[in-house]
Parts: sequence; C-alpha cells; structure tokens
Amino acid sequence: MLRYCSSGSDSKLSRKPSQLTHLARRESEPGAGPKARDKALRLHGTIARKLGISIVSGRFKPGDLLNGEIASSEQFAVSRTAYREAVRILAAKGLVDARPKVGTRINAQSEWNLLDPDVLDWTFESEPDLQLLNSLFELRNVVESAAAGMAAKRRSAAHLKAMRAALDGMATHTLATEAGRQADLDFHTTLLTATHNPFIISLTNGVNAAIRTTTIFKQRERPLRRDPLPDHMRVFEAITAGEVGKAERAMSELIELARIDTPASKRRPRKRGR
Amino acid sequence: MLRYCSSGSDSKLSRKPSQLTHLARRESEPGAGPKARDKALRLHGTIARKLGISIVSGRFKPGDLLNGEIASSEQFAVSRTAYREAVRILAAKGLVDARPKVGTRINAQSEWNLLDPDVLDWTFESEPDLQLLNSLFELRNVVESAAAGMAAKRRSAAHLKAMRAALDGMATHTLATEAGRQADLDFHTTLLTATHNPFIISLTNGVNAAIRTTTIFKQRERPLRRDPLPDHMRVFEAITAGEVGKAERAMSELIELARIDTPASKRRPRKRGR
DNA sequence: TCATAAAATAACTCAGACAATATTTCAGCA
DNA sequence: TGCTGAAATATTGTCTGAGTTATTTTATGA
Repeated sequence: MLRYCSSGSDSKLSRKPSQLTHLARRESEPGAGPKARDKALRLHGTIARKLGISIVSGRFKPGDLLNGEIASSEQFAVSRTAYREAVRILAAKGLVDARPKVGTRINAQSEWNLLDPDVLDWTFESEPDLQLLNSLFELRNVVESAAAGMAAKRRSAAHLKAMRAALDGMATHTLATEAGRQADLDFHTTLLTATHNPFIISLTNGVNAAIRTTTIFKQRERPLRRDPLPDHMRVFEAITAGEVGKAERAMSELIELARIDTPASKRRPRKRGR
Repeated sequence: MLRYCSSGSDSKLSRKPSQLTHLARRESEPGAGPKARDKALRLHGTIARKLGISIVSGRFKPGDLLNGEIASSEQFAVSRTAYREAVRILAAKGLVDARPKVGTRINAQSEWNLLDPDVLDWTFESEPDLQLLNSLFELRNVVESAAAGMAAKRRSAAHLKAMRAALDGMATHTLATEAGRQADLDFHTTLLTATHNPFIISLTNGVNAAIRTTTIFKQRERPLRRDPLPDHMRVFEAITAGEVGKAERAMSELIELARIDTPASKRRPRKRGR
C-alpha cells in the first residue's frame, strides 16, 4: 500500500496551511565532501526531486495517475503553485505527462530522458541497480572511447598542454584527495573539449558526473584496486601521437578499469541470456 | 488505475458560478503564429519553446540576464504564473538558472542538455546549422553502430521477426509514404530494444526523432539519392548471423548514407582544423 | 446506430499579495 | 583608512482563491 501521504508526518497544522512552518531543510551536511550537490534547492525543486525519485525508483509505475493538484499539494503541504512547478520540471524531463481532464500520468520508461543529469542523479540516488549501472558504463565505454579517437585527430597543442598538466596534478596529489580528483576531471573535460563535438561533451559530462558521485559515495568502503594513472598516460600518449585506434583502445581499458572499481558492480554481467 | 493515497478528500464545496468578469483576453492569433508541430502546447509550453529557440539559436547569449518576471510576462502578454512555469522548463533542461535577487541567467552551452528531445527540436527548428548537424550524425554513428553490435549479440527470435516484418514494410511501401517511414522507424526501434540498454534506447530515440523531422522537413526539395533498403538488409543479416563487427560496420554505412542524404549537410566537413 | 450536444472534471491561467534570498550599501569601529 | 556586520533593496519564490479551457464522458436526437 504505497502512499506518500504525510499521514504520519509531523504536520503541526491539520488543515489551513496559512503560515506553514519551515519544512525540514536539508542544508546541514557539514561534511567536507564536494559541495556539488549543494544547490540550494527551492521548494519546487525538492518536490520534483522527491517525485522524480519515486518514479525512477519504481514506486510509482508508468501508467499510474498522480493525485490531483489540490490533493497532492496538500499532501506535500505546499501551495498548488509550487507543486505545479515541480510537475512542470518532471514533464520537461519526460517523466510525466499532464493533461486537462485526464490528470498527470507517469510516462513509459521509453519516454524518460534517462540521460538528463537530474534523472541520472535520482536514478542512482537510492539504489545503484547493478544492471543499470553496467548499462551506463557500456554507453560510456562506447562514447568516450570514440571521443578519445576524435581527440587524437583534432586536439590542439593547448589541449595537449592542459592534459599534461592534469596528469601531473593526478600524479602529485593522489585520487584520494580532492585536488587529485579535480585533476582527473580536468583531464577528461579537456579530452572532451578536444573532440569539438558539443553533443558528446554534453552527454559525457552528465554521465560522468553521475558515475562520479556514485563512485565517491561508495569509495570509503575500500580503496582503489589499481592505480589509474598509467592507463591515463597511455590514453594521453596515443592522443599526442595522433593514433586513433590506440587512443580508443586505451580509453576503453581505462573505463573498464573504472567499472570494475565501482563497488556496486563487481562482477561482469556475462549471463546476458535471452 | 490505482491511485496513491486515500481519495477521501473530495471536497466539493459549493462553487457558485458568480457573474463572470471578462478578463483581459490575449490576442487570438489567426493561425499565423505557433502551431503545427506541437500537440496542443499550452501557454507555458509555447513560451518555453519561444524562449528556448531564442537561446539555442544564439539570439540570447550565455551570461545574459532575462528580463524580470513582471516585465517578461507583460511582454508575452501572459500571467507571471505561466511565464514562471516556462522558465522552470528551461531551467530543467539546463538552459537557464534562476536565482533570487540575481535574475534568470542564461547558462553556458556546456550546461545545456543538448540531447534533450525538446532542445534538439529547438536547435534544428530554425537553422539546421551544418556543423552541428554533422556533430549529431557523428554521435549517432558512434552510438548506433555499437547498438547494432550489441543487438547482434543479444537479439531474440522475436526481435528478428519484428525486424524482418519492418523490412518487408519498407519494401512494399516506399520511404516516400508514411507507412514506409513508420516501418523504418519500427526497424530501428526494434534494433534498439534488442540492445537491452535503456540509456542507449533513450538517447537514440531522441536523436533520431530530431534528425527525422529535419530530414522530412527538407525532403521535398529532392528525392533520396539512394535506396536505403539494401543497407538495412545488410544490417539485418549481420544481426541475424550474430556477427558483431559486421553489424557495426553495416550500421555505420547506413548512417553515413543517411547523413549524405540529409540536405543541409551535403559536403563532408574535412576541414576540421585545430 | 451514429452523430451531435451537454455535462463533468482535471489541469490551466489569472491576479495580487507576501516571503525568502542574495547583492549592495553603508554605518560603526579598530 | 580599512574592515566587519547590519540594513536597504531587488529579484525570484511562494501563497491564496478565483475563473478558464481542454478533454472525456454522458445524454440526446435523428
């Protein structure tokens, strides 16, 4: 019996939300971790996030109808305005479809913008499903390997210089430090820039961000198995030499290494039976 | 349809239809304005589209501030509510960033969700920029070729059957008819389904839709150069035989053919200077 | 039976007020 | 002077309650 009603919640006022008390805020988090996730979400943003997680996690299923605006806004203890803006966000990402007289219906998964950064974030927020994570690495492998090949053809001297600097940064600081991770990110960002393909840049940026947070999140449990620096060096050398195939293969190895080091997906999914 | 939560709140208070005051009616445009491609876009959708096109087309540049909500809503002759929901859509797609006291700022292109179906649509709405279109075909080539390879490994008998049926449809009706184009779409959709990778499905669906409309739009100017059916057959045969590399190469050829047949990009852009 | 019109319902739009949030300004003090 | 912190300010954010529109369902008539 799923219900996202606030029945058990600490709603002070039963009805008449005239001056609603400040809802639970999610600022705190004084951790020294990356503030990337700290975006100062507003009311509509938090509700979109809640609903979005409920949808991508499967708690709400495609074809289901959300409750009406009045009912839903009351459940969340917000105004219809805020709730509607939240729904608007979800509709913009293809998760739902709102129509007069019909209601707000959850779309089929094929309609979702799965590669939207927020949707990716919500997807891997709760349960980093193993199957799904491997699918994401599969796509990343395809796209980023090709990107390395393009970079080998199209990189400029400035690109090479920036990548070398990033590798130096990775060497001095390790990946355990924030500075080291920043250098890693710089390397990949520069490589993508060298492709001169805005779509590949947009796609890979979002995907890597999602994977990175997933990785960081679980990182404490155990250290990296292998030093990723040599693999990065191989990619860099191939790009410097302008060897397309070599760059592609080196990047593919690098990503496969990253996949193996991502805790949630230890085993290779070779049981892809039909 | 199951509903979340109790449906107890059926507050049917008396809604007395008091005398109707005629509000300010927005100008009823005699069919000339926005129409055609949208399926019953509402007001906020229409404005989001207008603004979105202004942004992706470069009329509004990154870093610029949009006018304030009151000014903008007056400019569009809509309420602040509708305008705000439009901005919310754009923000959900990464095009803008709205913050109190600062205003609504247009993000850098690297922040945009370029692969969002709507953003793609808006991008190729006005001016199918040659460079950009080739970048999109480049991505499509990478991803969909790999998808064909995956399909060769993972397809089921049902997939093969559906693809064969689609090919038959393409043969009987030509691509000049709607039924033929539907069969073409079915073929590609089935192929993607066979990859079992939701991200690749989501990505390619959106990209192909954008390319398709661009192609269809310009189609009248001249007929196709070459019959695409043989190329499709080669892809199908390779997938049937389970030959990964062959399927990848065949799909790559197919996409290259499509690129060449897309009017906006006649010549190969080989001057990709660094 | 089918086409057409009326009713019902949900999202949609409107208007105006107030609140929250950053930026900017400026007073107070070392 | 130069710095710190509080207040003014401008903009988005949220709330309320009403009326409007689109779409489905039902009723009606030929």
